[in-house]
Amino acid sequence: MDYKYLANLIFPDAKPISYYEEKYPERNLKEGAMVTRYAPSPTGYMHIGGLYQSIIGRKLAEQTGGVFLLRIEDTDQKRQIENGVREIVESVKDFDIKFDEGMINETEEIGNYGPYKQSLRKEIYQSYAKYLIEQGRAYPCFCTPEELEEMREKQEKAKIRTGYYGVWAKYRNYPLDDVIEKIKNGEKYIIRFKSMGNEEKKIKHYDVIKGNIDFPENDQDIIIIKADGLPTYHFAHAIDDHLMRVTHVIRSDEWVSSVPLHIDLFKTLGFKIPKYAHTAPIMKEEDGKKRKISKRKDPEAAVSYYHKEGIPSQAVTEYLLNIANSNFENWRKANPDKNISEFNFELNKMSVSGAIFDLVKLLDVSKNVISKYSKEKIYDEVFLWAQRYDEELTEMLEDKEYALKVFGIERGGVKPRKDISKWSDVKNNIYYMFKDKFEKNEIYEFDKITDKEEISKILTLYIEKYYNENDNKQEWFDKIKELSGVLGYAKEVKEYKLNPESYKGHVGDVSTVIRVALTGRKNTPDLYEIMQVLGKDEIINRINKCINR
RNA sequence: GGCCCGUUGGUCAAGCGGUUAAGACGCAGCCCUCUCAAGGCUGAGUGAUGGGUUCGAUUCCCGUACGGGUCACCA
Repeated sequence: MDYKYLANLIFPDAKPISYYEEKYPERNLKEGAMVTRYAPSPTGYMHIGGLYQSIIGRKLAEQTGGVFLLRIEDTDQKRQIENGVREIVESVKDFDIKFDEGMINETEEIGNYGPYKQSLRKEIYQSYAKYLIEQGRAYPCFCTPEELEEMREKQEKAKIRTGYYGVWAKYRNYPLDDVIEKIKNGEKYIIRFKSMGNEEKKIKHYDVIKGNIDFPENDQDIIIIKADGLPTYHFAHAIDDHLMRVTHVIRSDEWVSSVPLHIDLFKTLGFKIPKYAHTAPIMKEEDGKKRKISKRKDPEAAVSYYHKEGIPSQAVTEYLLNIANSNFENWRKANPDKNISEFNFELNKMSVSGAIFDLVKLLDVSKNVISKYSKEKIYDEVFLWAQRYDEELTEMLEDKEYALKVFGIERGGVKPRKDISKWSDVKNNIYYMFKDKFEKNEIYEFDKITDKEEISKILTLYIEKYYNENDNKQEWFDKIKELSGVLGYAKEVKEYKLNPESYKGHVGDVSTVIRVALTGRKNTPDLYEIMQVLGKDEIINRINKCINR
């Protein structure tokens, strides 16, 4: 009776590992090419942290001529949700992130290093587990969860390190014959890794983001194959990232503390250790304290939140990129029209500690992103958004030709308007440009000039003597000045400021009256452009409505 | 509690032994031949703390405090 016998008893059908080593050869990529991956569990809707990871992984693979793959980590059967893979695939697609390999929907995949879904790789893990058993570096453990719990309590009471290691590892050196006997008797067991590490010794590790970290060596005999035959995260990570020939493991920094274990595993299996990059999580501030942004408490943790709000994916991506590499902001400023793909992302420029998610800043990024869009693009995006979230807005946009005119106000030139930061702002911004919506309006937000007679006088005179739909902007404005002068208002604001006593007000006050009459509001984009879009009939209509109100 | 990691303005942060300690968002003020969004200018607001090392420390070392992560047949 030897290890080989035991290995065969446990995994009689497992292929030798050489089969897999040959099946998944080293990738033939150019020097420096990075193979990265996004490896989520399909347990719910996509999290902003996942998006963050995928943006980074995608960028790095892209700029080095490498490969970015999507691997589904579904080894925990209990936590699965229905359509979990689809949720991930589609969320990521919304952000324009493409995978070179991996799952493309619930059941299909692309690439030669699959399967890319862990539950489908069961026999691969078992082959490697068998190999470790043969080598005497893994063994079955018959402890029940209750037994383990008891052990932990004992350790805690005695104030010693908890876990399954050294003398506490009950089945580590259990007589082989007895082990075989137990198995033959049908006793339940799991497979544990036999660590040769020494907790007293330190290992030096270099993390691409965190820098040098020293840890004690791993000496825990962790579970590698669970009772259901599937691997634990740690084991799957070692096998998959090796076989998929991943060069850079980019993952959230909650994993740093498992690095010694992972190194132990890689070394024992004879695998080359990948580079690790542990990213700081995105945080949220609450009661003056930082905490990780959470799916349960924070709506903005869900990627879908940004779609509902109508924040363009590009804006979210740029904001996240900015958290990841803060020099992105300067790059964007210097290269306003370049595609993100031209930005050179660097892992080692990432911050070591987590940044608080700043929605206000995101909105500012978004505002700038949107300001660069053409009116056609804005129309398309807003329409798409409205169809999903706002019925009234959808109706307003039905006359595309008119809507394009509205979106064209102060847009397309060198100094585009920056008043939209999310699509959900749009309706309110353009509401008064639509005849039937405006007509429902009863409120005029007059400012300095509020006297009804004075208002009527200004409007009447304007419409009768000064308004001409064929005027260009300069002529149009000169006439308002003239009108102001005639009625006792200063033609220039500066002049008014010098001698406020000599005037009733200034041009600004007069044009505000016209603005309010035409839009109901005292703050709007350029009045001249608005009037161009509204057209003569509607202008006269609205002015009369205001006079006769 | 053990083990790891971190701490520059309200937020994101640059610099990495000698700087008037960048920049962005936010905030306040002013300017810009109509308001607003912008844009321009100006301003307020910063290296947790105590010790070292050094001619000099935000930058290097140690302690303290505070914050974060992790200690599952979850990932």
